[in-house]
Amino acid sequence: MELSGTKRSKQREKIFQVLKRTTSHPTAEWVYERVREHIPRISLGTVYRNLHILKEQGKIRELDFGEGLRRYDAMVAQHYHFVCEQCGAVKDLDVPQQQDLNVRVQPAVGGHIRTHRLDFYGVCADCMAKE
Amino acid sequence: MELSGTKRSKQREKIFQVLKRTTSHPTAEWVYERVREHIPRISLGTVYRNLHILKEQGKIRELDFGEGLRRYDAMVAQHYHFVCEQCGAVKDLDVPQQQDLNVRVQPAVGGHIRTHRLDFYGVCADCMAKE
DNA sequence: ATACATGCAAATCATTTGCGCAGTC
DNA sequence: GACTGCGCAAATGATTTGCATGTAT
Repeated sequence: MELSGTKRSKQREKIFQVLKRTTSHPTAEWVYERVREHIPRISLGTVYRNLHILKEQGKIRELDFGEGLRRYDAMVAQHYHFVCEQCGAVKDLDVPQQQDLNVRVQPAVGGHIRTHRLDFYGVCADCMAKE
Repeated sequence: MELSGTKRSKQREKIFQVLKRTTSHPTAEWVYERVREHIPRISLGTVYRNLHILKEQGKIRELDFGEGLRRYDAMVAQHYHFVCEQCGAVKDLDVPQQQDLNVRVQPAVGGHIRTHRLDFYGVCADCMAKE
């Protein structure tokens, strides 16, 4: 099922496929390089355009860890992230959603809380092993 | 007490002062406009340079909510944020730190968790009232 | 006197966009 | 055929940087 006003294209499909097959939370540039192996004439602009469309369709998620660039994630289910401050790796956390946080914080906000975002920062196991 | 290798400048002091006197999590541009009222010839580059220095000194915090620009906050103590998805306002939350989260998530990471970041998204009280 | 900081302008970097042609429905 | 998507290149917007000069210590 496509959104009305949206046609399929092999570029968009490949981009989505690349994203689904990695757990590395890649940047647009990384996706571009990967897709280029299959569609050599694809442009970076097309990658950006399609990442935007896929996001609007709710098929992927856009992440921003304040590094000055965006990362993309085909894992759409709500989950938390761990960011290694040493190597920059981003890992999905298999930790249950703390929905009670929304409830607990509600009184301090006054408005309506729809969702929350929770990221952990530290040093990953690999980097700790290297020391 | 200044960091070694750092001299004082009225530009940096004013920038810090402006930041301390607001709770609006402003952008560099906003700080620039504000400081310009007192130091008309200051340049945006100087604002960026000093925001970076102040951040390094731990006197301010840099925030990124994925809007494609950065915000700054002179409130350095760890606290959570609420972002209104309607008007873009960012509010500090007076909610106790959930340090147990780090402990609870630790096993899922393997490495070391130093800190976490928790942002809530929804509609603020003001925007709800407007409807 | 010796750094460090500034203003200015040019450079950078990620991302977006206008355009004429191509692909999908 | 009408509309959406593409590749390309140019534009944008936030942030950074090189340089000659000014200022603090």
